[in-house]
Amino acid sequence: MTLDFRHHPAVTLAEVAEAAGVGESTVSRVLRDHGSFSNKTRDRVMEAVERLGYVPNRIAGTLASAGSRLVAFVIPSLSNIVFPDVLRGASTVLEENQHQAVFSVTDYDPEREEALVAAMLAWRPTAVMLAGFEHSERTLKMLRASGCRVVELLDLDGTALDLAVGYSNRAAGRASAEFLLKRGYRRIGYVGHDLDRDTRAGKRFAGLSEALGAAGAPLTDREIHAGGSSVESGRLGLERLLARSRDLDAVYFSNDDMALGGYFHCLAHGISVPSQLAIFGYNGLDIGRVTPQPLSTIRTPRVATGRIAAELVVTNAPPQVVDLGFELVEGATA
Amino acid sequence: MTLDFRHHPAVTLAEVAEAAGVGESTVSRVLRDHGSFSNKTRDRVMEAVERLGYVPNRIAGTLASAGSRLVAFVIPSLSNIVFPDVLRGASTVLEENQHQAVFSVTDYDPEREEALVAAMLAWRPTAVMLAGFEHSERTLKMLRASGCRVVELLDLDGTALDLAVGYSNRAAGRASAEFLLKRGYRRIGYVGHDLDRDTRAGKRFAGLSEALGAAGAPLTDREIHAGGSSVESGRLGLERLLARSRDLDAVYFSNDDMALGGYFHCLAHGISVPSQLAIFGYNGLDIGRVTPQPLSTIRTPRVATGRIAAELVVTNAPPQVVDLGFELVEGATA
DNA sequence: CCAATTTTTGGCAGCGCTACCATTTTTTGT
DNA sequence: ACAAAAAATGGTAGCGCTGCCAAAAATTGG
Repeated sequence: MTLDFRHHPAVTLAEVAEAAGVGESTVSRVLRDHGSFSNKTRDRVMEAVERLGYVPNRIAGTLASAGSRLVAFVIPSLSNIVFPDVLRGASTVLEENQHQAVFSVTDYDPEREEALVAAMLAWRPTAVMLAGFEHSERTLKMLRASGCRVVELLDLDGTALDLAVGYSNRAAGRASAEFLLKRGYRRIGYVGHDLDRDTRAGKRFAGLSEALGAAGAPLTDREIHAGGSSVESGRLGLERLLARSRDLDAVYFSNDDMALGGYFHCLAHGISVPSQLAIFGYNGLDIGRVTPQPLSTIRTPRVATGRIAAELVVTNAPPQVVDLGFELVEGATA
Repeated sequence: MTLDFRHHPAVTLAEVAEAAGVGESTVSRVLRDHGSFSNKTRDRVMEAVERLGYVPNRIAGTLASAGSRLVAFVIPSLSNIVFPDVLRGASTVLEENQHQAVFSVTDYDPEREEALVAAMLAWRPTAVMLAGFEHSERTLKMLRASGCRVVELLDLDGTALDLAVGYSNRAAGRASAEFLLKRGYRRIGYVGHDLDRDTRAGKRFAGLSEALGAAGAPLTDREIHAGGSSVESGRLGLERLLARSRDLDAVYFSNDDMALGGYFHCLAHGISVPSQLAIFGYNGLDIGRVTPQPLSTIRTPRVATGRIAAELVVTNAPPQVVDLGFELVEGATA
């Protein structure tokens, strides 16, 4: 019960050429506006294209020439707003430059990443965009052998294969620690999600712990939620953490979602923020600017990351690492 | 300054055949596990594949056979969480079935939609997924002529081209109105974003107004933000609305983002919810369950929409409309 | 007006693969 | 051991397009 019976096989360039009474290469030249042809010919061709409803077949076009103009994104998640933001930044640039975005989601699993990179490479993309620097040996080997551009996103703490665009998570962790210390907090806790899978969150945690340790105020306690990040696990995580360590004066969350959960817990339980407990997040989501007290956090250039990455790819820029930095937002919760 | 000098042109199937000492068709059969071949041959082929680092070229494969196994998403936005959610639901199913997702973003602009659909069709996708039923004449014509499956998502109020998966926005608007009326609210306001562009939000608004009108408690006032939806414009919108109409007892927001903004405005200004002002949203975001008072809203099956849509496509189901319904969440804000 | 350009045009190989068919090899049954 | 059936394998014609080259048509200059 397919619908195929409704349809003629798609119109081909040869049929357009026939209908317009010109050669195939002429049609091809007109459609790509490449090479020379008379106005009269162009009109005839365009008329036939219009009349037959011709849509060029890029599969064939790509095979015959070079460059698929496909950009593959292999991202860990779509729940974490970071990645839709990156896609958003990239997609504008890609569309302006007649590229298409293909994506798949690894769910933070390196094995899936490997399989998905292989599947993506089968499309001979112009570039593959990945999150971070941690990839399996085989993934790296495939990417190197593929000949397509590779962009590693959202991280700077590691060695880039080709292009990298992002900011240092480790430095962000340190900056957060220094801010909290400067404000006088000394008993600092951590509420986060799965650190091993989300290696960037892991690096922030490392930066935080390191800076706190160096200042003689090591992390007091931590509560780690096994799954992904969410507002709910932030709230729950804080509740559990406080049940164990009542005398914390600040909590660093693995990101703003988690931090908002923590903030809501405080609102609901009459814990005064920041006087009783300070809250600090990461990402600088818009929502954090509109909460009754603006969230103290680090704003990351997620959309810009996608945009710059796409720009480097479409301009075929030489290998380089672009540090987009981050901005500490003082907010009112810490 | 490209990197091309690093690379041999990619390994081809012919080279693998040569290296394994078998024919091309044999390699093809082994790799696709289709047709028959001896174990010895399979091992020889796989060894050569491994050794040469061969990655099949799907561009060529698709051209030679049929079915790109590409599914194109032409979505209005990535900022509105609805669409990442749909993509998330679909991508799991697609990956399990060896399909790839391609997407582009229209920014709610029908002309861009038209151009992007054309660009997508050039890849001869298995299916094109679109938001809603409102498309330009030319878009519809192209889709009909393309011969690929078309899935219209997240709406039910209109005529489907082929497949449709979603829920009735109009009914959701009505249900919200009925709930608010049942709770005794009579002076109801609306805060929303651009209704003309987001036609689904427009249909919810229509359903709401209609039901309120029918019950003899027509909408009291409304405040429309010209751009997209956001927490911030929700907050601002409510502030403006209240400045004009002080005696509202409930406000319906075009979605949960907007509603959260409104809720935060109330929290920040000591407006007691719901006794002084009730707040009602749409979408049923997770965050709304964790706010100090759970948000009253309508939970929509966004991820399921993506999942079901993908399932219909990979199983090549006959044309049909799937109503996934929605669920009214009473919450504590209305 | 004619030769020397320049512009416009068409033919066709080939991109890397799969589908189809023919052929060879192996297995089976008697 | 031999014919018949089954399994395994290879050759090759496209899929629809682009790139290259040669040919034809239009333009230019003296």
